Order: sequence, then C-alpha cells, then structure tokens
Amino acid sequence: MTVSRVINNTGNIREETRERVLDAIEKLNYHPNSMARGLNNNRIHSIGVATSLSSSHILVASSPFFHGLLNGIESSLMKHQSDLVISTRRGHKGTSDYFRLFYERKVDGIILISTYLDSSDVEEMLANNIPCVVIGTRTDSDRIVCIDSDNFQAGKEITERLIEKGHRKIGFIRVSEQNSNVEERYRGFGEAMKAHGLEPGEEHVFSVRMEEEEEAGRRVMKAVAAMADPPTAVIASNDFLAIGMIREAQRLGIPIPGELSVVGFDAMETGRVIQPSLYSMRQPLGEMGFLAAETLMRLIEDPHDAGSSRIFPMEPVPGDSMAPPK
Amino acid sequence: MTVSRVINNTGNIREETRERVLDAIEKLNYHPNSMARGLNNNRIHSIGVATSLSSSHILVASSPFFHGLLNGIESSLMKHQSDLVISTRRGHKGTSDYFRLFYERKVDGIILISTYLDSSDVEEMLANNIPCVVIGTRTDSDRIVCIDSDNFQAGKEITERLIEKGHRKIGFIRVSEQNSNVEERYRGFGEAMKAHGLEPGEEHVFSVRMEEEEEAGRRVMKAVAAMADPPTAVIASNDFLAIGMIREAQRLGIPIPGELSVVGFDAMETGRVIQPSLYSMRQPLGEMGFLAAETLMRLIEDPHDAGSSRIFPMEPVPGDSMAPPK
DNA sequence: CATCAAAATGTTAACGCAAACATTTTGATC
DNA sequence: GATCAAAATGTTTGCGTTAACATTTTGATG
Repeated sequence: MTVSRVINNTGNIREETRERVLDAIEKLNYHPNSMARGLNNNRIHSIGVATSLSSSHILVASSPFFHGLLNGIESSLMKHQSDLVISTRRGHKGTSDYFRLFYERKVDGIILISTYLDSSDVEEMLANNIPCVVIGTRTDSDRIVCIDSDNFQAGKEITERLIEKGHRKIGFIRVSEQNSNVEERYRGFGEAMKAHGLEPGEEHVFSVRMEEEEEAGRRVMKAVAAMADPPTAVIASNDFLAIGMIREAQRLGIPIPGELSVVGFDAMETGRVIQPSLYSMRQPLGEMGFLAAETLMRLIEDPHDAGSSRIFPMEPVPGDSMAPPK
Repeated sequence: MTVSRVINNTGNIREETRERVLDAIEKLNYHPNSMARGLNNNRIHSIGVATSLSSSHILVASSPFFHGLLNGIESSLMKHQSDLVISTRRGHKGTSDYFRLFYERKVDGIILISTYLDSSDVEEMLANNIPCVVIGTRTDSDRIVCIDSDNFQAGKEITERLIEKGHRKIGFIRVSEQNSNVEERYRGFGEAMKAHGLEPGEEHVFSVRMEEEEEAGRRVMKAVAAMADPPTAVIASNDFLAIGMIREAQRLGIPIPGELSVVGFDAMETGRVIQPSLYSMRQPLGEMGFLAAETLMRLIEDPHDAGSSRIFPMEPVPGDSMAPPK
C-alpha cells in the first residue's frame, strides 16, 4: 500500500520512506502492472481506434485520411497520458468486430473512423454505453458525437471555382460504395450546378469502385478521351482518382489543364508533387482528430457531459490542374 | 467456471449447458475482460511496437518506413490472433520510455523499429527478459534477433548503376543523425567508388539534418547548381531528399536527368508520381515486418527458441531520374 | 438397483493493485 | 510525560479470470 501511495503520489508519505521505496523500485526493476490497475479501478487509460474504412488492412488502407486523423488523436492522448490500442484482428468483417476487441480490452472509450455508419452500428454504440466519438460521418442521433468536415460545402465550392473559370460541362467521379463523404461531395456538386442553371451530363458522371484507386482514375481518363462530347473538367471524389487521371493523361499525351481540368479532394502529398500539381480540397484532419480525442476524454471524465458535434470547413489547396476551358 | 469453459472451449460441457451459457452471454452482452485474463495467465495476446525513429510523432513521422513495416506486422498478428499496442506517451524522450509503457501493459513481446541502437538499449532489452525483435538495424549481440535490409549492398549497387552509366563525379547526401541505414548506404557508396578507382569529391558529400526532409534536398540542389565543378549524379540517402532535389531543380530550370542524375532510397509513392520518376532502392518492408512478427511469436511461444536474424536484399526500382552524364 | 468410471459442474485461490477502513507513530501541547 | 490530532503505515477486500482441485451427476455394467 505504501508503494502504491508513492507511485500514485497520494496520501502522506514520509520523505525517507518515499526514497526507500523508489530505491527498491529501481533495484527490482519494478513496473506497475497496468492490467491489475485497470481491473481494480476500471480505468485503463487507453482508447481504441476503430475504422470501417473499406479495405483489408486497417492502418495501411486508409492512408492519408487515417494517418492525418491519427496524428491529431495522438497529440491529444499525449496530453492526457493515455495510450492507443489499435485493433488488428480476427476476421474483422465489419465495424462491430473491432468493437468487440475494445470491449474485451475494456478501453476507456472508442473513436470510430468511418465514412459510413449504419443504424445497427449506432444502436450498438448506444447499447454498449461506452464513450464514443465518430469521425468522418454524421448520424441523426444527438446522443452520438460526430466530428466531420463539410463535404457538401467542399463539393459545392470546388464546383463553383470551376464554373467561375468558365466551365459548363463538368464531370464527377463517384464511388459505388456507401460513403457519406463522397455522397456529400456529389450533392454539393449537384447543388452548385443547379444554382448556376447547369445540369451534369449523364455520361459525365462516372461511378467506380473505391478500392481500385488510381487504376479507376486511369480508366475514367481513357473514357473521357474517347468521348465525342467530353467534359472540360472532371471532379474526382478523391485524390487517388484524380492522380490516376493525370498520370493517364500524361501517358495519352492529353494536356492538363489545357484540354481538361482535373480536381480532387483530400490534398494528398502526391498531389503536391505531380505535374501539374493537383487542385484539391483539404480536410483539417489533424484538428479533427485532436478535437475528437479531446471530446472523448471529456466524455470519459464526465459521464454527464453530452459532448458536441462539430463540422469543419474544408479548404481549397490550389494547384495547376485547373484552368479555364479552351 | 462453466462459462469460462464454454468460452475457451476447454473441458467437457453438456451441449444443453453450452447453449444456455451462450444465450446468457448474448442476452447480457457479456464480454470477457481481457485484463483479468491477462492478470491471471500472464498472456495478454498483444505485442508492442516501439520506434525510436527520430521525430516527435510515432506514427506520422516515420511514414513510409514505419507504415510498410506495420503492414507486414499486422498480417502476422492477424494470423496469430494478437493485437497491437502502439504507444503514444509521456514525454517519450527515447526508446526506453516506450519500453516502459510496454512493461506496464505487460505485452507479450516487443518489436523495436529503430535505425540506431545504442548499447544501453540492448542491455535494457536483455535485462528485462522480454521477447524482442529489432527491425532496421543490427547489433553484435547474438541474443537479439534483428531483421534488417542490406543497406550496404543497396548503396553499393545504386552507385554501380551510376558508374555503369558513365558517371565519375558522384555526390552523396548523408544525414547528421546516427542512422545505421544511412551509414551503411554511404559505406556501400564508398566501397563501389573505390572498387572502380574513384574517390568522391569532398565537396560532393553533403550532410543534412534528417528532419528537414524535402527542404534539405532543395538546399543541396541549390548548392550543386552553384558549384563550379558539380557532380553529374547525386545519391540522396532517402527519397525525401531526392524529391526535394528534383522539385528544386524543376524550379531552377535544371533538367533532370539531363544535367544531373538523382537517385534515392526507399521507393516512396511520391517518387513514382514525380516527373521524372525517381530511381530508387526498395526495402521489402512488408516482408520484413511480417517476418519480425512471426519470429517474435515464435520467441513468445517457446522461450528456448533463439530465433534467427535475417538481412533482406534491397531491390532497384527503376525511374527516369538516372541517365548517362552529358 | 448398486457400483463405478467418466462426464459435468462447482469451489477455492491467486494474479497485482488500490479503495476503504484500521492501526501505529509522530511530535506539538499542556 | 500524559494527551491527542495529524501523519504515516498497515490490513482486508474485491476487481474478473482460470488453474487446480473437489464434488456431483450421468449412464453403462454386472
């Protein structure tokens, strides 16, 4: 007990005793057992991060998005002296399988990174009664805190930039998976077009499978190149696709932005390096991750705190891949 | 106890009882507490990954390197039904601070990712008697398993490619931090030069701080551009530096590889996208991570297993940034 | 239907810690 | 040096699990 008091700096300890204890700890190379601690006082000082972003490998798949968020999450955890348990496990078919890991590990709270949330996920989160913050999508339930960026506004804004430049025939690449980010971006696109009395040509709206990433972009580029009446600009719903398009255009000898403007979302590093550099919209991922973790910490500390959702605006990241149409 | 038996599928259980237990588990939304489990049987089924790669943020800093390894580590863990605890914590001045976290969490084993290992780290690892595998560097101790790639061979090989192309004046960018990868690459460079009767010009060997990454590459490019007797090729000790050089060369209007060949190491994604694409050497990171985790699992299962170190060869990743000198 | 081994289930204890409560020590005061 | 509150230290207990051991139930056999 005295050792416990020394370690946790609680209660009254005579200075000499403290030193003796610390000496012994040093000598014995003692480390407190955080499992026993957690078992005892129900606080393990770690949180779980789950993602249902499509694709098999949790850390790798989701690269730019996941990475930026994790950076922000980390900063917050460091502040709160908590750790991160990242799951990797057991078939992991979907979200709830990740959750199971966290229930077993008894993490203090969960951050769910997901661009799509179905109602069973929501129910499960509520039922399990564990503090939880969602990043990357929104729900109707006011009992779940969501941190997201304003994909609708971003889609609208980037479309408006193109229209300002004089584009009328603007294409859009959607993805076939359920993905609220992409859906919102597309909705913003439609809204901006309508506001300017434009309508997207049916054959100018593409739908691809998200996992194909760059390859899908290349395919769209080929399709555009073969069109009798091609769009003068294409909005790719993410930078992978946009980069695929640009690289394929290079291969085909189609000048970008001369012949076609291409823009994307998420401001990936490769978009900065490619020629022409990619015009994109950035989500403030670091801030989002940080806020999510801070909020989660508050929920953990105080079960009565309801937390509050927050939508971050996205910012344009200028690049040379956008120009007026010929 | 019966519940325990059902969950762990041990002992004899009547079918009807098993069903009743499973029903109750379902109904009560029960999840076994892995802390209590770990406390009891000293196996928590998770491993720690520590990195002393320079820079503040563990996950972000080390991007391409760390990322690739983690991918491989993950595949193995999935196979073995173990989890990953990634630390984020407490000032984390150096390696041993990360270790402390793992001692407290009582992980089953540790993978240390580090390009530099000092003897106190080694001593600590041995003293604490916890299964441990090191990736990214080597030690003399045969009691520590090391998984590394052959940076010496890679440095030698890429230098030889340049010499084959006709280069005689070849520069090299080193980093000032202690980093066995870079040191080995440089040693390979020196060896290849010597083998061909060449000697690197003193002013053609640069030393930069690793954290500066791209910016440092840009600075080197400026320096090269201002030289009376510039090298005809520069080997950057990593792709960040090489990409900085290429981008600065673009800005300065210096044709690459026409005026100067630039090559790097690690085959980052941005190197594939940049124009000209970057000639680089790839470490088989996924394989390395996978093997490290597999080995660690063996060490954990069987304390008598000594494991065995392994050095992977690095492979050239061709790119357009290398050409014969003018 | 008594017997008995196998099958099924139950009980106890220990893992390491810290909350709650209990006891001892200290040293200031009269 | 007796008194007493504060300071310091000690004891017991329970957190949830499972190994080890104990007991009860089952059903096949003579």
